[in-house]
Amino acid sequence: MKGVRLKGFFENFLNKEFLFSNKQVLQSNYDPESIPHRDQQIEQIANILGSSLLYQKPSNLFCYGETGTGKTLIIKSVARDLLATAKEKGINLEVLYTNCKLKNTADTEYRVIAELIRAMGGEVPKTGLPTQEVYRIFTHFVDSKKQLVLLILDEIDQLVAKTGDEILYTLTRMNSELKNAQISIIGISNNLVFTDNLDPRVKSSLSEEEINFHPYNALQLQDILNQRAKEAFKPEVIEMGVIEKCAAYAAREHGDARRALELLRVAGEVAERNDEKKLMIKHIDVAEEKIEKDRVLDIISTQPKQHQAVLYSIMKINEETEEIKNKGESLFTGDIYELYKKFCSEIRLRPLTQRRVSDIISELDMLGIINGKVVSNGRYGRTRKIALAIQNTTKSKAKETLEKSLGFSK
DNA sequence: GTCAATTCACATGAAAGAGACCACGGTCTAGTG
DNA sequence: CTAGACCGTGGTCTCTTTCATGTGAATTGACGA
Repeated sequence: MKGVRLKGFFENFLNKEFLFSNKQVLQSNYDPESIPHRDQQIEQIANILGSSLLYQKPSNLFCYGETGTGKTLIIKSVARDLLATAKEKGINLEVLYTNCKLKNTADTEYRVIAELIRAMGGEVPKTGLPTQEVYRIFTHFVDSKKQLVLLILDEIDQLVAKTGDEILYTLTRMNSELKNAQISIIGISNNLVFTDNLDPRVKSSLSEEEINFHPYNALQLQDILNQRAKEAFKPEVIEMGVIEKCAAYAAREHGDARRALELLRVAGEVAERNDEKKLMIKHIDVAEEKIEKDRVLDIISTQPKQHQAVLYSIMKINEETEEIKNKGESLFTGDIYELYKKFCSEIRLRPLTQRRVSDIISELDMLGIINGKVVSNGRYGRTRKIALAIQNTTKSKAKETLEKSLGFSK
């Protein structure tokens, strides 16, 4: 029985007329041939880094701009071209790329350096060595021959927020200790004001050159989407207005091209799954909802137990206040903590202190699951006002996920 | 009525502890020739 | 004699607690008109 059904399913799957010709093109790690509307930045970067072809240390470079404005893509692509040219000319150039946001890989001082060493082909234990020792190994590697090293630190703001700016200080200062080699640092940050709370010495040396990546506007997004869609989809499957709508959506979200491409891809998948012959505007709406839902559910299910318990308390209280239809009533840290403690005893979870729960709440806020705002109620204290930022369609599913993961028997 | 002081209910910071992970060097043990 | 097992020490890292300090406006109460 089952086998027959499955077989039919797969046959169906194969006979289906696919909308995509090459879905990869819409994936975020895809590297396009050309990058529209970024000529100026590319030229600037190429100019700055070009000096490495003369064996001169390029200035440290600092790129900033919102997510999805092409920072990483451009830096990587310029670096690759540079590397190719350097190889032709027989110049020792090493490009090391690290994304400082990757959990458990490069989000601390030790790990970033360890990661860089690995990128150069070294071996470092994940933990156990003193950080100084790792630095020593790193310098040894870098200084082993005459070369220029380009250090690309992506999402550098995340790193500094977590671990402070010592690593940058050490790295920028390292050149004076190197005999053979020279290193240049390329920092990439989403945060525009990130440099403000940096040690002034670090700040000045890190941003010898700065490049701003302004967001794409709707028209530019359309260009990008069109360019990619031409490769990704079969001809004539996209209805009029689809690209425009995708672009408009993303433009609203500070011109995030990654967002726009994802939207287009998911919309395509939705259409395909529905056996549609064409990608229509309505699919975009579905896709947007789906993306949001997946995002939220993904975040929720990967949170630690304690975070889930806190979130569950918030959802519960939110439900109750909504039932009473008392819109003036909002959620405050204290109430949540009380309920949270109650749940903890119910599911045999060791309750954390209010201090910690307060932090967890702000972490959830950062993730965009809830909206928190610190308000002062005068005589009645100062607290965080919290609202759930999950769409109603996702709520029940989210609650279900939480209950399952927390082990509520009901 | 006006003004500064008070007060609440947490927010926010800093430091330090617990416990997991790990490297390294030294010591012990059992197996080998 | 040697490879491997087994410590103890010292390191990183995450999550957490403890202690301390900060904070914005409603409230209070003294003051003067």
